[in-house]
Amino acid sequence: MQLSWDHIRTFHAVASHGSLLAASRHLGLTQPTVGRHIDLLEERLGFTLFTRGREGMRLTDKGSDLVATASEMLGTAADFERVASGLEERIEGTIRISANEILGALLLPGLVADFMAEHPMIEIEIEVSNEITNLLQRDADIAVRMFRPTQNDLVARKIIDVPLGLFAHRSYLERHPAPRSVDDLDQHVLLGQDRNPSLINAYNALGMSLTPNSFQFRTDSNIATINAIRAGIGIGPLHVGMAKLWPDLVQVLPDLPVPSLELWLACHADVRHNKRIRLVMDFLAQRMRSPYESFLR
Amino acid sequence: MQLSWDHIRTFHAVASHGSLLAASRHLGLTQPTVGRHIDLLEERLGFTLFTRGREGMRLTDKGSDLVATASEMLGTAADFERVASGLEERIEGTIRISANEILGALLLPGLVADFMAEHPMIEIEIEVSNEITNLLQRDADIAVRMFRPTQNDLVARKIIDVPLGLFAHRSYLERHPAPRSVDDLDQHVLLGQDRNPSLINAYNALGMSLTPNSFQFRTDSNIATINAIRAGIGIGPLHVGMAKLWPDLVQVLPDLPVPSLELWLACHADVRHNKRIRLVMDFLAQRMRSPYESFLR
DNA sequence: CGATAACTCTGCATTTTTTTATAGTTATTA
DNA sequence: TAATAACTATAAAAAAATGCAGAGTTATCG
Repeated sequence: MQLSWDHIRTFHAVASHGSLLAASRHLGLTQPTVGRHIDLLEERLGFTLFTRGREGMRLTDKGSDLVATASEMLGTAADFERVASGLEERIEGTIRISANEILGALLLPGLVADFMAEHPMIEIEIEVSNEITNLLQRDADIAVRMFRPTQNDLVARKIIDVPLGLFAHRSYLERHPAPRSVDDLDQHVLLGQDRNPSLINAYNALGMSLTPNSFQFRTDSNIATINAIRAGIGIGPLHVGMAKLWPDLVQVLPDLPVPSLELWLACHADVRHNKRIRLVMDFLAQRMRSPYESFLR
Repeated sequence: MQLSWDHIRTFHAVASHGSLLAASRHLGLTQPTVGRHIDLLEERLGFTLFTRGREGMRLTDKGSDLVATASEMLGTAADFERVASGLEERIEGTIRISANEILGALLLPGLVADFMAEHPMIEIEIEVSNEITNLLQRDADIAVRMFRPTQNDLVARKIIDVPLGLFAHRSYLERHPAPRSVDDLDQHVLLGQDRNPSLINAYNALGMSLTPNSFQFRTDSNIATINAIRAGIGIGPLHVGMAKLWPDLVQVLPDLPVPSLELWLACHADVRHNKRIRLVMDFLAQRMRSPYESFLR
């Protein structure tokens, strides 16, 4: 009997997740099923793919030799699904949007609510992640990104520039006199990032020389940063438009030339003619030109 | 629910065979199963892949757009199976050999019989076909060919040169005096090919100018040609070694510089370390150095 | 040391898929 | 025009894959 292509998919999932359980969650199957797929595959291939350790499944040498081609197969399968999705014309169905924490958790729910009222047949999934999700692998249909997408085969539209500024809560500034120049900043409590170096790089580009230890409060969560600012912990970066939502926030050094972020929407070229995706993209593109407007109503 | 990769394989089979029934035979499934695979795939994709005509399944436009990527997937799946097969070390199992009509139908059965006596755990399949089978798609594990294999990724060994000559049955030559030079040949009944132009090209390279109509008896079957010679119909080409099997056959114009054929064995590079394949290749390589010896015992 | 968490494995009930068998359609051929 | 061949479609029986629930193992953490 031929070996099942679906078992190859399972093999790849187990190899890349490192355990039957993790793979099963990813595949939407149960762990025994995944285990049996591997058993069957091994039986048909005639050799062992994994050693069943207690800390999961470890690839054998022969297993490792197969991962590369399995992974290629994953790629061509994704191609197939994308092309198929591009040919689809149904209005009903699901669209999966990937966005970073701020946009995905704060902004998109409101926009999506309006969209769903207009188009009740379309279901929306939002994947909130600061990782760059892979449109090629169809982890999402549409990506909202704060930088120009560079992957090949992507169709990207720039929506607007999002101006950034440094903000602090009024109560913080009552305790600490507002800085008058960049040089004053090192007298202040700066809200910083934990692992992600992008903010430090941005500060340093303004003429400061910071290290992670320069920050008294560190988090990689953008939402935690926002709430830290609102709680009066210190000074941190914020979208200027978003800061208007909270009248108690005051922009610090408003003339500082902080670089803007670009707001981009992207989808894969193969799916750009899919009606649902088009509809959602157009809606988002229009509404995101004034991203925080809906909160002000 | 995700769509099944196996359904994509079925889709490809139906698209390339043109009917559920033909595809089912090729896949080793039944026709209702194949039909249901297509139904499910269409349902999940949300559009129609085939129009069910009475003369089979005709691809819709959207279906056609998917054939290319499905076919790519077939390719990567074949890669996977080949790599896996190359990692295999079992002695038991099946080996599939592709060969042309003469070698596959006349010569190989005898050789294979000897091999199987030595290695009872290995099963042998012989695919007799004058088409060039695709080792890349794993239609066969080993190919025996009469010309240098050129496909990429193939490992080929040249076994010997097989000298060719023109032969006729004694009874034919009693009725028609043997030709003394190439020029005499057009007075004779030549056994020719029907569609395949290679023989005509070879004759013309010797200085003759023939067209398909120059032959009174035409067939693309090599075995039919042999039997036509043995039946005394006329003059035709034959492996010199094979002609010795039938003492009533006489070589005509023995000094004619007929080009030799080369005898090659090939397998895919991925699979060259597979023990079974190695075993069979080595055996064939050794025994084919004197290809017709076994018939003379 | 005990509790917990993250695994894999096994047996059984259930669901899904496949096969078997049959009917029905259309084109071809004698 | 009847017989045949090559299809697809459908329904019930058989087989296979799946999920569920629980057992057993090992590492980690307080």
